[in-house]
Amino acid sequence: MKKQRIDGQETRLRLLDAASMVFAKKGFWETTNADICKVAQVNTASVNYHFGGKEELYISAWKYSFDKSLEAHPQDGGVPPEASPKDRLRGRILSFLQRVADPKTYEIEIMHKEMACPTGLLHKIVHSSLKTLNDGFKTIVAELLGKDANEKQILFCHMNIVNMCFGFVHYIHLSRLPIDDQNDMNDVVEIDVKDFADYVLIFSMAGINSIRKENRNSSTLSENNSKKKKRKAGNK
Amino acid sequence: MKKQRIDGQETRLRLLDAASMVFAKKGFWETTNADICKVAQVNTASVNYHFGGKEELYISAWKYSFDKSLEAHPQDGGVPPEASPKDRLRGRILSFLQRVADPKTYEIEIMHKEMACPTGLLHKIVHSSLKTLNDGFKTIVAELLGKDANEKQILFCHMNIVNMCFGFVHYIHLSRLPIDDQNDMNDVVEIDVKDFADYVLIFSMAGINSIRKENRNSSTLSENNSKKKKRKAGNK
Amino acid sequence: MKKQRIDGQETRLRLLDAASMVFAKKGFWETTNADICKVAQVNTASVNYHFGGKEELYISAWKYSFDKSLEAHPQDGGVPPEASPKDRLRGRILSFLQRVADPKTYEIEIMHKEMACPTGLLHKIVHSSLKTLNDGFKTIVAELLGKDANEKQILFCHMNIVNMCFGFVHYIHLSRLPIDDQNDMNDVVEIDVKDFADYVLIFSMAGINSIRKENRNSSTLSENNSKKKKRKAGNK
Amino acid sequence: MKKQRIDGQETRLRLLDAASMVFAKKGFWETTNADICKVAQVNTASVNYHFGGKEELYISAWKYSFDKSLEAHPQDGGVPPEASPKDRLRGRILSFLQRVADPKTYEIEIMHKEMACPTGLLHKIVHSSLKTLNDGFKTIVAELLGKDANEKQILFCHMNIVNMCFGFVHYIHLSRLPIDDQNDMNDVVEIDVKDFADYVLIFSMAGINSIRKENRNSSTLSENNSKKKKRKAGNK
DNA sequence: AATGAATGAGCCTTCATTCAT
DNA sequence: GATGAATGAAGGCTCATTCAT
Repeated sequence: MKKQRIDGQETRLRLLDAASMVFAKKGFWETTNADICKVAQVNTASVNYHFGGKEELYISAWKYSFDKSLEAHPQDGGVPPEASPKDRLRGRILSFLQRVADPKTYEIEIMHKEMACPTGLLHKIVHSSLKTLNDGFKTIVAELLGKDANEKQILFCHMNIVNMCFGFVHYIHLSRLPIDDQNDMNDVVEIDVKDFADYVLIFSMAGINSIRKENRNSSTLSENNSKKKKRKAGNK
Repeated sequence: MKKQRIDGQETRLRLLDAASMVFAKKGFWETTNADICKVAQVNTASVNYHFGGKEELYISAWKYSFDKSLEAHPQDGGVPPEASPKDRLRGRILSFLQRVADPKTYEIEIMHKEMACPTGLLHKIVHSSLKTLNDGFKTIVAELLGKDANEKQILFCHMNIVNMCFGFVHYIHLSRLPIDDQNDMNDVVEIDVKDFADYVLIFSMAGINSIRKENRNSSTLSENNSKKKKRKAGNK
Repeated sequence: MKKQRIDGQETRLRLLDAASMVFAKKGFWETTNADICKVAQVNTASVNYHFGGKEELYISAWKYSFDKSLEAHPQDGGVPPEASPKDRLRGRILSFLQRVADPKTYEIEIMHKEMACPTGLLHKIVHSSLKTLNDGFKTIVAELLGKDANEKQILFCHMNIVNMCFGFVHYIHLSRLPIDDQNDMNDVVEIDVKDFADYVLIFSMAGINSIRKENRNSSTLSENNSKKKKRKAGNK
Repeated sequence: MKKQRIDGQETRLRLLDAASMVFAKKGFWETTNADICKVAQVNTASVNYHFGGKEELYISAWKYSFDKSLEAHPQDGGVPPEASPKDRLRGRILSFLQRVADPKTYEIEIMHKEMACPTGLLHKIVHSSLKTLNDGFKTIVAELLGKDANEKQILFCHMNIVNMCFGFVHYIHLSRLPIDDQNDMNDVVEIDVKDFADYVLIFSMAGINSIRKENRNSSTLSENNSKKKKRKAGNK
């Protein structure tokens, strides 16, 4: 019962688990195959045997982590499409933060490192993943901003939201570091995911509403302007 | 001919310039001394001659970039301390984004990579730099939130603001990449710093105000509650 | 074809053999890993793979040579402890010289170089090895000198003996050099180990006896002196 | 008065002094030009400027030390050629040991290192120096051994003497080492040159006499044998 | 399928030497 | 005459990869 995959997938899976963890912790460049194989308790040659090389393992590890992550945390946070935009936004924010905080998935952490220090190997894959993420937010944001919103507003709004979420990665990363490396970091505060999500949501809604209101005013204004113009015209 | 051996700082500076650029573009691990020296058009051994090693060059390059950056973009954005909190916040946000966007300084980009893929070499230095940054925002945020705000609120608010700013690094990084690497990234939008700063400011102020209002309500509520209690007590 | 990857000790042994020879011939500093690996007909990286580095290989090679040497030439020269001191001395001298002359062990030659140009890597190991050597001689020398001998006499006597032996190393070294280097050394005489040992023994015994006789005389003298003094005292 | 050689020989001499010391302490290979120039407090380029390279400096430093040494300690120890062989032997032994012990000359120490770890640079020079040394001893030894001695006896006798002397180098070297390196060497005994010389002389004379006596006996014996034979023959 | 042994490319670094002043 | 700056050659080491079992 314990050993489910004696069929030669055992090693492969051990490698994927180890790789995603180590890559997430150290990044592609500082990680050596030996590091991974030590954790996976397999032979160094296994990397090449099963994946063909370090680069391929890296890609596979990310995909593996990505699938695992999506399975555990659906992007919409379990909120149905017919729910209110605000609820759906909350769902997505929470989902993202939970993916980051889940100590068993490394998708976001790897992606974050990849964005900062690109290897080029995950460019396409990360790009499409980010696009999915962004589009999810974009739709909701557009809905919340209303029909008066222009492209730039939608872009900046969802960027802000996504960026607030991404910042969370650093904290998680720090809090996961071995204690030795935190010497001078004793002010690392333990942050609760839901608390953080609340604040991101507040900022998001407040920001969006602020822009929406502004849009309304200026559009009303322009309507008024039109009326005035019309009157003026009529007065002629 | 080439200008060589003039005052011994020529090469040193060329190395610092090249190093900060290459380190910012590739990160510490993917960068080789040869890469830097090629850009600086100096001999590989120069790194050791002038700095003692790759690691020391890395540290020096960051400091160099940091100094250059601060000189060009004061952290308060040139806004005097007696200005309104909102103006000071705008100043800081703009200052930070400009430091990121300035194609001649690499301070933030290196720091960002260092946070994502730590070498351990800049831990202390980056930590203190981040602390300065955070404290600057924190003070203003606390002021804006008013005296009813608790620590958690201040923390999350300034985190959100800083995170919104940091997200900008990715966009700058992408837009600076050589064209070859942007193959599939044709949807990278050219972003104007001031525009982006406006939106970060709107979100920040809206979020802060939202929390502030909530605080006020709940405190009024509790006052009312006290009054009611007193009445009840009086009715006894 | 070549026998490779049989049991993983093949390469290791080839390295040890080559290393002890080359180190003995050139010393630590002039020897490069490439030199050794060329002789051993293995890849340069093998040094690090099997030993972790040049220094460790150096240490291992000495130990290897030391063990081999002791196995072939027991320090007491096969002379039993109950034999006469002179025979035991002869045994030790011969054993040492044979260890030096044996073209298959490099223990002494490496040690000699290490004493002249210390790397610091063999300090402890050589020191203890020398101590064993010295102590072996010391005991016999003390026995031969008799109970009247003082510490200084024992020290200098066994130093002289050891030094006479060590001088043999140079001759062996010269005679082992490639012919090219011996251009002007055509007067290097082929020396027979046993002949040399005989002379060292003669000098050793003669020197020791000379000192012993002196000791006896002076002690007799002092006895006489005491007697004379007593007489003088009695005459008072 | 202080600066006697302001004429561009100042630096040259400083280099020679520093070089002979450092080369004696570390040997050719572990010594870097920088080491020497640091001690000499001159620029690194000076080595090449004044001597043309490290190797030439090495040779010059040895010659410099050699001359200085001979000047201070004449090889015959100041004993006139008409003195008794034993006195002349004592003179030579003492002279050699004093050359070794003199903290201002490095001739022997460099030569000793060169013999152990040859660079090839001093081969000729050292060889002729050794030959002079050996020949000096050889003549005296031959005289002491008497006319019955054969070549082999002379060779081994003077080798033994020279070897006893050379062993002294190690002790001097150890006692000159910085204290840090002597951690486990606390049993390094301070040795008095004259004491040591005495013992070398005792061993030398005793050994030589022992051989001489043996020669005499065997020659007498052969004479007797002849006589006996003659008698026997006469008795017939 | 999996592994221990072995390899080669490439990197950082050292150091003697050269260059321009 | 002397020096600080700069260089190129070479060494030790790391590490992804390959080989033979």
